[in-house]
Amino acid sequence: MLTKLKKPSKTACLIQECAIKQFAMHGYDGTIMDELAADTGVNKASIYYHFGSKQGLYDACMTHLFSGVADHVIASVSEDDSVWIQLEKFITAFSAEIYANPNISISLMREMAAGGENMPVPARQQMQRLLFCLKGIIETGVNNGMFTPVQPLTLHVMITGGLSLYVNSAPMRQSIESDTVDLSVSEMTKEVVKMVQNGLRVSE
Amino acid sequence: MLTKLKKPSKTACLIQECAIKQFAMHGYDGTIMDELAADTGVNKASIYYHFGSKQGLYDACMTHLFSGVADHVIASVSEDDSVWIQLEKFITAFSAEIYANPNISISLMREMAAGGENMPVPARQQMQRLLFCLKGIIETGVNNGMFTPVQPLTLHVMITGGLSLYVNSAPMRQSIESDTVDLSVSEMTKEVVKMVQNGLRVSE
Amino acid sequence: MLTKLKKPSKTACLIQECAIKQFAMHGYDGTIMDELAADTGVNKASIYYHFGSKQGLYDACMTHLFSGVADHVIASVSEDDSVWIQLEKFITAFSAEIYANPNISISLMREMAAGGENMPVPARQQMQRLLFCLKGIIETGVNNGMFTPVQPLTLHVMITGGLSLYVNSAPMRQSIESDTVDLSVSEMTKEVVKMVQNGLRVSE
Amino acid sequence: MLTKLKKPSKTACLIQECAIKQFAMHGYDGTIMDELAADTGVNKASIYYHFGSKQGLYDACMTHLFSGVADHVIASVSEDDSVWIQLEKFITAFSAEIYANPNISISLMREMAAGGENMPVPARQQMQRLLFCLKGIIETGVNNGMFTPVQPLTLHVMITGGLSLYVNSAPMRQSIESDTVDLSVSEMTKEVVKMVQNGLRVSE
DNA sequence: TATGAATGAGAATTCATTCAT
DNA sequence: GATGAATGAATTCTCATTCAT
Repeated sequence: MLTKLKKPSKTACLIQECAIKQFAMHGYDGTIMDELAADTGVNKASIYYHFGSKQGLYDACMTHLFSGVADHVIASVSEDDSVWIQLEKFITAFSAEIYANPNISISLMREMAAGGENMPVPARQQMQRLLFCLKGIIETGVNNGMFTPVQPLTLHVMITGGLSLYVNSAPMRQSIESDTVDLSVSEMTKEVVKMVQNGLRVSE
Repeated sequence: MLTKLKKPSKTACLIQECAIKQFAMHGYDGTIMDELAADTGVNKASIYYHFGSKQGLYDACMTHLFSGVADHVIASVSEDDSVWIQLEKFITAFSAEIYANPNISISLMREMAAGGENMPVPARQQMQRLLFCLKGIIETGVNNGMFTPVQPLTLHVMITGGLSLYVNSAPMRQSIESDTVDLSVSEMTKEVVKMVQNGLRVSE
Repeated sequence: MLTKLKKPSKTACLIQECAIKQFAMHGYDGTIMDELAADTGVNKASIYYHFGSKQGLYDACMTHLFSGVADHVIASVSEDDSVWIQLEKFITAFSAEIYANPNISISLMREMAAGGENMPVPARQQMQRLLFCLKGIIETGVNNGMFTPVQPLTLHVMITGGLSLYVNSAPMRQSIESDTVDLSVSEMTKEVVKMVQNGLRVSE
Repeated sequence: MLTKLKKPSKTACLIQECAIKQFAMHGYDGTIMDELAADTGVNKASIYYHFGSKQGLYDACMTHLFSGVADHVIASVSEDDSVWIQLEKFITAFSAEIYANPNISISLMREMAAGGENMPVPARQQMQRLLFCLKGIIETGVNNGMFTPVQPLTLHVMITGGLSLYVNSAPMRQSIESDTVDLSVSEMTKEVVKMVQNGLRVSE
């Protein structure tokens, strides 16, 4: 019944890997255990053996997904850097994460759209870690007089959501407007960095 | 079998209205026809009589939803205004739309997350209209030397997606951080307007 | 509720005509009132107005179909002819009927397969008229010493069923064995006549 | 999703057995999966687990049914016998099959009436085997100068269809004419054998 | 007569979950 | 740990029939 917290077996890893893709592709309701089993190449009952239930599997997937992002982004932000650099690194690291694994941004957006309907608490806590990191940067910058005061939440949503949107909307945009050349992710990231830094500049 | 294109009957309207809510709340897969029928107060077979299938109903809902937004936003942008004002009106009108009807932003984000998996072509075309409107504003501004050149798509995604995210993430944010006062939508809108205008300012 | 026995209106005729085809093509259970209405080009409720129910419509169709056959076959058999000729005319006339309107043989076979599950009494009576006609021929022939005694039923089933089978099985046979040239119906009829007459010959 | 081709499990056999009866009794459209499940005593979902769909189940049933007939009839025809005996054995064996299992003849007639609308290809191939067997007998007989040339198809349809008709039409005939004594199947078979042999006799 | 709009009672199919082996 | 075989509870969709106009 409970999600195992022990070192996950090879099979469990395989299942989780596939499940992450399926949940990103079809959402929680749209993901079908039979298809997942077939896709993974394991018996359906094995999934239940390892994860207890569909929700248990989803929890494990989301927590795994978001703890990875939080770990990497937070690790990339060094307190020795200036707040401007910290901000840039935060954005760049997050961007790199979702670019390397689009399942993250897709799942993030799904959960945001669903109001976190299926979001497990541990996964939510990982997002919170990210937010606190950004909050720290902002507060330091504001206290130093380098940033104009701004809601950390506003920025957080604009950065994580905005970049996620950009990555996810690529297929849709291409089907809407094929003549316009799309920005590369690194260009997009730079634009976001620039925009955020502009927004934080103290106007005098 | 075919979705009616005639003037929709009273019952059809009622069904569509409820369905828009349900689809926004639970997504395509999470919406249950029985519940929808019960919620609407009509017989389940009536839904099929009017819309043919679940997908047919979804198509009608999304098209209705997005054509409303496109109509209102485009109508609010007057060619007599300066490009700065046009931009502000575009953002404000879109913001007003999704604030008045959060189903729009939720559905928009769901579809963006799903890569348009269930998105019907006519609904997609409505989004295209919005994009073209913004594109026109940008191009005019750039040609006048008032805007720094920028990808219309970047802006479009940041505005529509960013605002949608902000509106939709409210419940999630509140569960993460209850001590921080949330921005009102009008404040958020102003911030977005400011940020976008800053981003478009010709530097030096 | 009751099948109208008055002169059928133009619409009623149109419906019946289409229904006969549909019932032959898909059987009673396989025929769908919506499709029939669409096929006929009338409103579904009209069918109910004219025929009361699906079963009522089926009854009307079958009775119409089989009374036509019985009328024509019986009319073609003249008491002035020899029993050999009467037999030939019986077979030829029946053959001509089902060749001109394959719906007859198809419906006949369906009902025989279904054990008359949906067969209305009036339609059954029409088949009885045919049987009595054949019975008369046989009895006369036997009494005259021209026919060897034989069960009328055996012959009846072999003639009506056999010819129906031949006509109906054409598409199936062609998909099984495309290289063999199929007999024309008139040839088939002649073979049946010959076979039946051989079978009735008094052996000495 | 795919019909299993492995050795069928006990449950699968049970389902198939019941389904064969139901399909014969009510036809494809008239057979209801709920009733079948109740009749078999298994869960409805089990039927789908084993056969994928109603059509899949039907395919399996028809193929099983007709391969049995073809096997037995073909096995009964020995090349050592004279063509007259071969012919008699063919007819007698087929007759014995459909007498022992009336579902065969009912299903055969239903499919002939429906023009093979639901008939799966493998089942059709079994009928083809029977036809080829008869064809071989005829050709040998004709080549030996013992049979008058005749279309194998004509005979095939008259024998299989004729006997099926006779067996199936019993209930109908009895309701039409209760006073006439019905032929026993063995008598009917003999009559058919005699008739066919008469028809094939070389007239000089 | 004719028709668009219902609707109740199904009927096919799906799916998360369990269980014996 | 792994798997084939269940199964109950949905869930989508269908269809004969009715009814107000």
